[in-house]
Amino acid sequence: MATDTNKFQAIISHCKEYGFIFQSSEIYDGLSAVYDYGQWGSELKKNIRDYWWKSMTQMHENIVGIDAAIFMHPTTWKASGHVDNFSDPMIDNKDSNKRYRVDHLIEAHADLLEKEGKKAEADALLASMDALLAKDDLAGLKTLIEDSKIKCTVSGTANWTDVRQFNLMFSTQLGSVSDEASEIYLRPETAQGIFVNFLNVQKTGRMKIPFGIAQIGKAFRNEIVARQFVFRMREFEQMEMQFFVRPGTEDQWYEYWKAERLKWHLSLGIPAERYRYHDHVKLAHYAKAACDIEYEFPIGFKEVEGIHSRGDFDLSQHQLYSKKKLQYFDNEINQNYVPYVIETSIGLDRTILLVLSEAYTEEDLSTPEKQDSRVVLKFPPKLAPIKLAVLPLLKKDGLPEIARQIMDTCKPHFYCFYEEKDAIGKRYRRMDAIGTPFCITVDHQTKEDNTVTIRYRDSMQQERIPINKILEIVQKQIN
RNA sequence: GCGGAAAUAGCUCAUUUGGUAGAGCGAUAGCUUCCCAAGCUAUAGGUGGCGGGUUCGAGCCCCGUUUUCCGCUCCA
Repeated sequence: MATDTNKFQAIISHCKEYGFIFQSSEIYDGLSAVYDYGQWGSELKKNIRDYWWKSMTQMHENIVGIDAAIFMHPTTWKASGHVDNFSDPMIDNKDSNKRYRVDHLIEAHADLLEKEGKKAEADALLASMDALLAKDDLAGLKTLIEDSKIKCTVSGTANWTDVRQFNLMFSTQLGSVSDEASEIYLRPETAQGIFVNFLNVQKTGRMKIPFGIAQIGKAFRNEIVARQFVFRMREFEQMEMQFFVRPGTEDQWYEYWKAERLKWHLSLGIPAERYRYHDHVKLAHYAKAACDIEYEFPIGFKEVEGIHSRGDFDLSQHQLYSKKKLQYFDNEINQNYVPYVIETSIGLDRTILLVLSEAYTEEDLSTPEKQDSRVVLKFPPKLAPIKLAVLPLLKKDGLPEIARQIMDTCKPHFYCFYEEKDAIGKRYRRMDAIGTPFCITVDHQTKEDNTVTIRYRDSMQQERIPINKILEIVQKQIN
């Protein structure tokens, strides 16, 4: 796997130095795996978000968007399987690095004792375990494991970590009185907000299968290991679409969305060889088929987006737990059924890292006379935080006034940036560093014939254009 | 979570065995400048991640902690 650690480090530094991404709460030493988007990072994020949203909703007549709350009824997560799969105390063996569920480990040891004819000892052990589990006494559980001399079956040692409660979901209290009943979770995925609103949207939108519901929003996972910059964060943003189809047609729709989503990535102008599909062999509890779209980051091929065929798992589960019918009457076949679901789920933060990785370029511009280089972010113009910089060549002779007029004309249409400080070359380079695709320079000739030079970021070429063509030229490139 | 490495100015890094911190780039202000990091002048930025300890004295040694990166592990 080709990796380029130096490039990854350089991108992280660049992101901080030029106002894209900062570590959260940095003045307090930061918070692990939590990041803030700065002035240009937030623009970039918004542009990517908007591009996805538009391509999903506006461009598909049968897909609509929603914006569900982060807080959801606690039963949601019982139905989805999130509570049961992630609430058991675990312990790791330090030598084999194997992780065990504490109850499984102790029960296995009790079985062993029983086979050795020590039934009383085994029963006592299980009784102690149940008492400790009931009290959530994790330290007590570890002591129990150590006192019983329970060994790892792989390493054969009793070199254990502390017992820890693994729950990927963050919990908090709803209401000011904290008791068991009011505990709720921050959603670990946005998908459930779509499933619980399936009927609302289908009925009020008069949606006919096949149709989709899209959503963009924050999700929270208390990852054990969260690393690699914004690639894996504890608070992150997902862009998801659940596509509801007639049972029996799910395979063709799965293939359709697999292809369709890759097309979206390629529409950003990113070379196809940077992407690959990774089909899952081992499937999650809900999945019938699943694949990832992986992008070749500087740290290797990594998942950016998942396409999953979820069957009727989610809607059926919610139907079971809520006791509300979540079905669709299909006029074409005259049948009621729980629709099958194809999910496309892309990480917004990962997409930002993808776009940054693709855009980040160090160029050597040296000539025999002079050493020269630049760092340029070659964003697709439609994603660039700033679309146009307006630069008077000199800050005198009335040039700033003309530049200001151009600013006023363009500002309402796209993000513009005005700058008169420093030599023109330096200003160009500064714009390169934050990925501004176009620079307009006002010079003395402008006063005579109302033309300016437009300088292109990637080629560094310039051409002379009339002032009244600026809007048209830039807008053509960013749409 | 295990193991490894690291943390000094916005960035990249110095500070040779412990003696109260510097550079380049960048930034800000001004002068100059007719198209690619130019030049000149001035200015601002660090209780050396944080907390203890050893010492007459710690950026440097020791312990803890936080954060980051790498490998393994995990990843609905």
